[in-house]
Amino acid sequence: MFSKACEYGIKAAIFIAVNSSENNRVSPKEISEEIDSPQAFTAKILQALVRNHVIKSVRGAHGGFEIEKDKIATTKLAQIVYAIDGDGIYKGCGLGLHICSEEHPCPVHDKFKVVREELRDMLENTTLEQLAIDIKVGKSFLKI
Amino acid sequence: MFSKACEYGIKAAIFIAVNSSENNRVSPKEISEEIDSPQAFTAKILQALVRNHVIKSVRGAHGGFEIEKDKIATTKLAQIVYAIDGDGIYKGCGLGLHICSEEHPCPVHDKFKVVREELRDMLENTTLEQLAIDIKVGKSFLKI
DNA sequence: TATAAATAGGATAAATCTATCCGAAATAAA
DNA sequence: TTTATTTCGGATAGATTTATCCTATTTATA
Repeated sequence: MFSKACEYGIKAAIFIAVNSSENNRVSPKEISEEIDSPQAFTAKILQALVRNHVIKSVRGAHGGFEIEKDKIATTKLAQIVYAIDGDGIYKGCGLGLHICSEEHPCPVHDKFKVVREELRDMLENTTLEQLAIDIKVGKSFLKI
Repeated sequence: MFSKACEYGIKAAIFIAVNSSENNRVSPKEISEEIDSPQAFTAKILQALVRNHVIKSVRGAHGGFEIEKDKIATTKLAQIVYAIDGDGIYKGCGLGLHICSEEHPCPVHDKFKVVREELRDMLENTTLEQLAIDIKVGKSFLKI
């Protein structure tokens, strides 16, 4: 469904959110250990999230990654996915037609629409805060 | 969502179904022209569908690909997807955790479940026949 | 039986995604 | 101002997916 990069990006963002809510900056090393991902590759993905203003980076000694506290509650999963995988998961035809619309639908157009709306809804209505809270209280997990 | 191979496989199967319902065998060349896909690559995918008994091939002169008529109504989209992409689209964790269950859920486990169930339902309840009919009457399209 | 027409399948190439490495740039603190 | 720490970014390697090519095998029919 999502690319590996996107999976890492989502998990990293959640981990950063958990830590930022406790005023704690984290490094790519910590992140990749906690989410069980390759460090250098994860660092690239973090850079994409920084460029897209999902997270903030602080260079130099005592630097690291963080999310501004008030952003944790307003950042949607959709923004993370978009920053890494683009919007192909919503838009674009399920069977790869260049044009796929109500007037010129692919064979699964209507049936697919339902699934995609469901996915879009989910991504646009899930905040980092919700996900971070579950991690904090041990209700969900970032690895294994 | 689906791999390119799976997109081609689905469209090819629909095209074969349309033709088989009119007692017409088709070649990889015709197929790839009608669904706008690379011919040799499409041929490989057809072989996978043959191995998985989704379609039938007839070798030699006057050969080609076909689907037994009574199979058109009973073949589900799910069988095609499974033959090409496997079952990763249902099973497996949305964030790539090795273990992701009710007891040890990833952060999006519950939310993702809904989307995946919707997708699984769709694939398991959509038959080749339904899709082929829409193509026949010009209600949906296999290319552009 | 020879020939032409098809699918089957192996080898290989091209493109994309995943992953690693290393030096440059920035920053805090000694 | 120097040093240690840390992100940034380019180069490159490895793996997987997508795509092509060529030959073998099968089969109808002349």
